[in-house]
Amino acid sequence: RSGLKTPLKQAATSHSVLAEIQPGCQPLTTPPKPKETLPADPWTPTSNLKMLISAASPEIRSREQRRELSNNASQEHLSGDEYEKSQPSRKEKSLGLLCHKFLARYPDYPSAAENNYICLDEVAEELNVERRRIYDIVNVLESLHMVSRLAKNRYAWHGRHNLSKTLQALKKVGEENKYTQQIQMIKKREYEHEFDFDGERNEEMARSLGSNEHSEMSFVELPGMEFRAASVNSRKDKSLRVMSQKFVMLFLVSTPQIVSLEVAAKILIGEDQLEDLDKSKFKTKIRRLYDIANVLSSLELIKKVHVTEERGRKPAFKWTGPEVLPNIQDTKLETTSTTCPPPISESIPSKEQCSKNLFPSRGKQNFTRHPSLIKLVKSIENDRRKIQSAPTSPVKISASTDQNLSAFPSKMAQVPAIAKHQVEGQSKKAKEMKMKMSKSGLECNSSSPEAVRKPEPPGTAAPSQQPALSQPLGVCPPSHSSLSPVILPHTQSGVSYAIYLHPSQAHTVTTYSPSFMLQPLPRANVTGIKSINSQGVNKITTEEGDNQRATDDPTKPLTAKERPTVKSETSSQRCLKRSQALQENNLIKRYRSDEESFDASLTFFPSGYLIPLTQCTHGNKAGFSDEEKAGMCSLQRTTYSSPIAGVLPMTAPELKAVNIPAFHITPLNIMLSPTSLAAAPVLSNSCLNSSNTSPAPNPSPSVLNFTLQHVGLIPAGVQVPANPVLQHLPVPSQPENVSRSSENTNLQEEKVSKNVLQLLGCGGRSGKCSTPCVPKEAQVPQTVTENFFRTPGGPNTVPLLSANSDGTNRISQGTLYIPQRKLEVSED
DNA sequence: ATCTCCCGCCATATG
DNA sequence: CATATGGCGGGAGAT
Repeated sequence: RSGLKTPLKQAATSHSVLAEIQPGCQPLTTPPKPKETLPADPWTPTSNLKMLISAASPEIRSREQRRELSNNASQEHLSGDEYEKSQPSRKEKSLGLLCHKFLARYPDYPSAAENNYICLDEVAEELNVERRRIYDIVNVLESLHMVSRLAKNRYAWHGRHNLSKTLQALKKVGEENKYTQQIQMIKKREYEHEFDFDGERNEEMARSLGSNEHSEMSFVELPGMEFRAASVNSRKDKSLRVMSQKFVMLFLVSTPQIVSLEVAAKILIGEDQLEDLDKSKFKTKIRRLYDIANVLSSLELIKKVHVTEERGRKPAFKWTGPEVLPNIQDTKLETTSTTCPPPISESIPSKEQCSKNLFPSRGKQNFTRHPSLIKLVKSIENDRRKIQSAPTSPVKISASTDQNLSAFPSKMAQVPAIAKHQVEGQSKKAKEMKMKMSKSGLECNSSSPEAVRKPEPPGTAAPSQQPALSQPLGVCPPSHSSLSPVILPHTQSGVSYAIYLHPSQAHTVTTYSPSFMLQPLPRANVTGIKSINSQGVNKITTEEGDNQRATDDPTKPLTAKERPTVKSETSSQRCLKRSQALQENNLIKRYRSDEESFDASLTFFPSGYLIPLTQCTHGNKAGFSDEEKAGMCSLQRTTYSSPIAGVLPMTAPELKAVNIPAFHITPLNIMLSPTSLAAAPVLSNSCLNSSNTSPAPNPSPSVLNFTLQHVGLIPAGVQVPANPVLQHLPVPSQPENVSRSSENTNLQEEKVSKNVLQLLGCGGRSGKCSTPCVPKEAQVPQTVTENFFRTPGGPNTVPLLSANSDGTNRISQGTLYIPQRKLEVSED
């Protein structure tokens, strides 16, 4: 871009702004249209409320407005005004405000009858803004299916009728894309940087980012509203729209539904092109996110908050929209129908759907596509485009589609056909297989994250059958899936794994790691994994850092670093017992995907020993059932402790009961010592395959694997054999509270902090687990705990198992740490 | 200085 | 070809 811009602008509209809120929205234009029509209320009480609310948060705004008004008045008096042309301060021109005005024109729930058409020209004129701005708003609304384009300058207003479905769909897709894990990874990465051990972390980062395999999905459509005008379709997926959807997904899959811009930007960037951490790109992404956030804020779906971490305070947004239901129906639907959409879920236009279905390509069931392919394609496209010339226009493929498991058809439009096909094919196959298998019984797969998930009965044929889990990636061969008979929700699962670090390194590590992540370590020495609880945020008593020793939990103070060697074993051991079952589980999987090409992924996965941590979450708040706890290990803290983890072998019903809402894995670092390799128990390749022949005596392993895989800790294909040796200890972590938030009424600040645990020691101790996740609605505080395991045998060290890219496995010993971190969320 | 994010150039898509 | 869309990033207002 050469500098072309001319700074002209200026006064122009001068005051229009005034109109703003109160005056009703559309003062200016002559032909006032009756638009608002009935239900709507341009200025009805509702709208006022909206305004108020919105205004409230940004008090500033309102204040300013007032000021403005007065100013204006004065201005007028003054008559001159040239002074300030710019009365309308920048704020008044904000997209958020504009969006409010826009929204005020239409009813939230328009009746079918009405003609809710939107004419961009008119709107722009009435609101007195450039068209460009209207596009910004409309594009976001489109992403939520609140409007749909009819034709050239025309859009249809749907209001919030489709909102819940859309959110469900988005949540699902988000889960499929493992956004939760991606978030964790990013956070972890950040964390690492902080104290990082020297080096070249950048590269690593880049890699890791890039490696996300997840693909990127294109615009998510709802069944009913696919495309209206032929013309409309074409540009369907482009960034703002898609970005908006992804952004929303992040909220929907995050446990504390708070997403920082930084994280969001990284994820969104990462998806597209690998790396390119480019700063400018990042900045641009942030800009766009602000635009989107402003619109979403106007819709009252999110609100701005700040998260304070060690590093400082960062802008973030908190979801304030409706809680998205897991939607059972959906799940069912998925498995079942392919043809026409089930009557149920769709309230909307079935007709269209059907029609669509008519030519269901059948193909992709989900959005799965091979991520790598997609990425490649995209990046290529981008490059091309950027470079100059001809933009290739991607072909869109029509087909596909629909049949997705999920009720809504999604299509990936942009990907070049070829890629798409390939992808589809791959994924499809895989999926089909899975599906078939899964059909038998698991419904668990999809979405329902929270309480709902059901595991498969372990005993059953499970092994192979995994439902298509969320893993959308075509990549994973079914086989791997088989591993986990149990279904884990990727989304929030709470299992934790621990990784041990080598003592030496431990120091460094202390701090906290946000959710789990893997570090790709260049060096192999130690390994550590840690898991933390799912919620992203926890509050911890401890303080930051590094020194904390006792900080941890009340229950058990661990000194972490310091004493790696010892530690209370007792408890741990107990745990072990229970955990024994678990032990079996550890598996590592190797990634096998087609994609090997992506080493990155490989690189990612560091090898490590994985230990399942406990996790338990209770549906209800923090509390776990005592019973469980009791049963498990008695840890000190009752509350959090129930380590189910070891216990994983729960049956489906149990799971449900338990609620494993959140699983998080937080691996810390893993380092392996080469030497250790020998010792390692080996994983045989055989494992890779559907290793679990056994019916899953213990689900736990499978669960573990599954989880790990999903999380990305381990490559698919690799399993971790249960190691008898291992023990894990539940360590209690501190509970934290999450916000319970009341949203509207008062703002509260929520703080969350995480604590870190440090563990070392040998004997087994383990952590605890915990975190119940609570649905927002519940408003219960949540607690999180962290766990870690130790091996019994060695004093500080634990054997690690790792799979390397080469496929070798190694084991090393190390100690585990759990860092703590603290987070606060404050509202403005 | 940093956080927000408006503005509008200009590449693209659509008709 | 004229427009309609909308990516993008400079740079300025708000803090």
